Amino acid sequence: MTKATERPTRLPSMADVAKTAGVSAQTVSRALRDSPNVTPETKKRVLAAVEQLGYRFNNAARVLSSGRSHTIGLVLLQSGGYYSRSAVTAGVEAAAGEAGYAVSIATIASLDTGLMERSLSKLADQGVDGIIIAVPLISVTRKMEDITRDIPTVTLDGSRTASARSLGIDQKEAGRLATQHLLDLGHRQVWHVSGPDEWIEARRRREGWQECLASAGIEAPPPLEGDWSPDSGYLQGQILARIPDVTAVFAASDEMAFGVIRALREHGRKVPDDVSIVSVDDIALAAYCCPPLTTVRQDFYRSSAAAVALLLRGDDAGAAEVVVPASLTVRDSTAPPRSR
Amino acid sequence: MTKATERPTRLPSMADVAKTAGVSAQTVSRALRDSPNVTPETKKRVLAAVEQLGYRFNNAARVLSSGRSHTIGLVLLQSGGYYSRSAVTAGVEAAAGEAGYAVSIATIASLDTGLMERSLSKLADQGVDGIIIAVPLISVTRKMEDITRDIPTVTLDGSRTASARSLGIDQKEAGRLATQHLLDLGHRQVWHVSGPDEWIEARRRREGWQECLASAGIEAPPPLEGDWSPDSGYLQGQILARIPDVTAVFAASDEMAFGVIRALREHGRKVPDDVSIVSVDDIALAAYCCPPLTTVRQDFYRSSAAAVALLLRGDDAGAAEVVVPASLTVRDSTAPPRSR
DNA sequence: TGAGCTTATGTTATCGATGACATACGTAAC
DNA sequence: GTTACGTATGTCATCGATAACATAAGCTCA
Repeated sequence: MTKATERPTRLPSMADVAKTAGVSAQTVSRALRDSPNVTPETKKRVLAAVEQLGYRFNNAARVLSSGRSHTIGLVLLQSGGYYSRSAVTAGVEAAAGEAGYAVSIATIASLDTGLMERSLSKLADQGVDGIIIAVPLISVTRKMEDITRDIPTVTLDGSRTASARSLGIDQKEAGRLATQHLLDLGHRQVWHVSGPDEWIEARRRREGWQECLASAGIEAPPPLEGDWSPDSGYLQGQILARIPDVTAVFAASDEMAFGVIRALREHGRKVPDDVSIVSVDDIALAAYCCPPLTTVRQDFYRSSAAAVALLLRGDDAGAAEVVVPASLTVRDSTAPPRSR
Repeated sequence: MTKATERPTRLPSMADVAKTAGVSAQTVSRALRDSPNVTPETKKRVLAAVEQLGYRFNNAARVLSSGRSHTIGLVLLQSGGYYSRSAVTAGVEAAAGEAGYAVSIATIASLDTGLMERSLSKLADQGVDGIIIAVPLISVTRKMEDITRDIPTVTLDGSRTASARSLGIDQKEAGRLATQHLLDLGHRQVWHVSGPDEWIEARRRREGWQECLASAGIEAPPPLEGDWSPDSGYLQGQILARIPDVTAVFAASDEMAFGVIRALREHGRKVPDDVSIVSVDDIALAAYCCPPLTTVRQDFYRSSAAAVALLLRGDDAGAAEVVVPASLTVRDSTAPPRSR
């Protein structure tokens, strides 16, 4: 058992394969990359030699000479809903793998500009061919611009830089869908527990909520800000529970909704009898909340895969913005307001 | 905006920096790696040149010449609890980053030997210096042995190969803790909703449960098998709800516990009044279940970080097995059995 | 003062695959 | 029967950093 820090013993190289197969190294290279002009017979001999020697190509050498690493970097936030993080990782990895790309991740501990710069540098140093940023960029520094100019980048939550393209789920629509559902049920006012203001997603959902209320001629109440966690939902729920005329709440994430519901119940307000609640995400547990959550589903897996496609396709459409729709799943946490 | 698939334009190399700083490339290399014998003055000049040219070292070249990629591969399962996946990713990435290593992930869609082989190959091709396998190895093929012999490997859930070391949370202890807690409350029998049998973690938890019951002189009832999802918990809960003398259930994951509880409630069995339930994980939502879950906490983040340390430290202790303890968090889903 | 050592820096070969170009052979066309 | 071209393969330089070795100072101590 060797340790990961010591230099490995020498493995067979392409030259070794070439010698065994009785051809030149270049022919081996061509045969292995399915280059057109290689006799099937030669190719067979090469593959046999590869098999015999247990040859495995050297990625570093390939990268060095070809200039492409076939790796894309993914920037994630360590905190924040673990559901989305997990789905995004899976989606990116699947789509990238499909296209023959590997994924290298860089997690940042908090939404800090310095940390963000450092993880982008780290990915750039690794020589990734492209970057997917799945966290909001609070502010885009010169260094960040430099990197995203050199390396194709797609942002996954609506952040914008001069050179990155961006793609995301239509969060404003998500906010609108949730709010409209409550209004349709007959509620006259909808309160909102939002995500942290640094998150563009949170801002967009809030905008959707505001606009929806506005177009119904309702003045939006002040939003209550959480941090995506159930604990923060619980905290804000304790405030909402004390406001008698709250009959409908739009929570920006399922996890916060769990917290809000607990707080309401502890204050004797029943969901959905006294208060209706809609949230966003449709995590696996949403159906097992008490009551099961009405929520706006987000297909992170799909939007992440789409981000990879956008990155690799690389339309020269400049900083195009692509949007993936969201859809409402109605369960039992919403109902018409109690008739007065 | 370039696309990720085309060859990037030439960036400044070490030679360029050397010329600008008026030293040799080797000196630049030494200066950047904090080699001892470099004058502070020279180092300053080099760093200035680096800054001026916007130099960024070429990872591929470094890997090619040094033989080490400073990257570790992480194998994850796409399905399965997203909580653990997320925590493991974060833990591995943080610990690896700390040590100057990058993390490349390989997700497999299902527990299939072929897929497993392919993702190990993929990581090996990428030239990772070490591998962390966070999914159970159903069966270890020759090819898998070959790779784990060449590349230092740590398994994170108790799977064993001839050459990999392994590390994990003490799952048997987790099962025992959960079961003992229920017995201590006065329950005379504890039922079990287990994870899928292919998962070693699931097996260990079940063993802990069985042994705990056995040492209390109780014969274990047949375990009910779920797949970690809340839906599967719900399904098994519907069975448990129909068995009148069930008063205590040990669910192998929080998510399944959510499902079990819903099923029980739908059949009029109250938790914890009629049935107590303990599970494992302590996810963020555990405290917001109805009722809040008593659960065995697993510190995936910590154990993952420990796995990285083990990998990089590389004791020659052969296939050592290291274990991280689990701990019980008591909330409201457990109570003494209703006196009869 | 000069042998012997240490410290800072330069030189050269090397890692392994690949792109660009060169060559050898065959075949079709005039 | 020669020109022209296509196909299969080989040769060589190259990517950029580093290890190993070489050299040039500076310093110590007999």
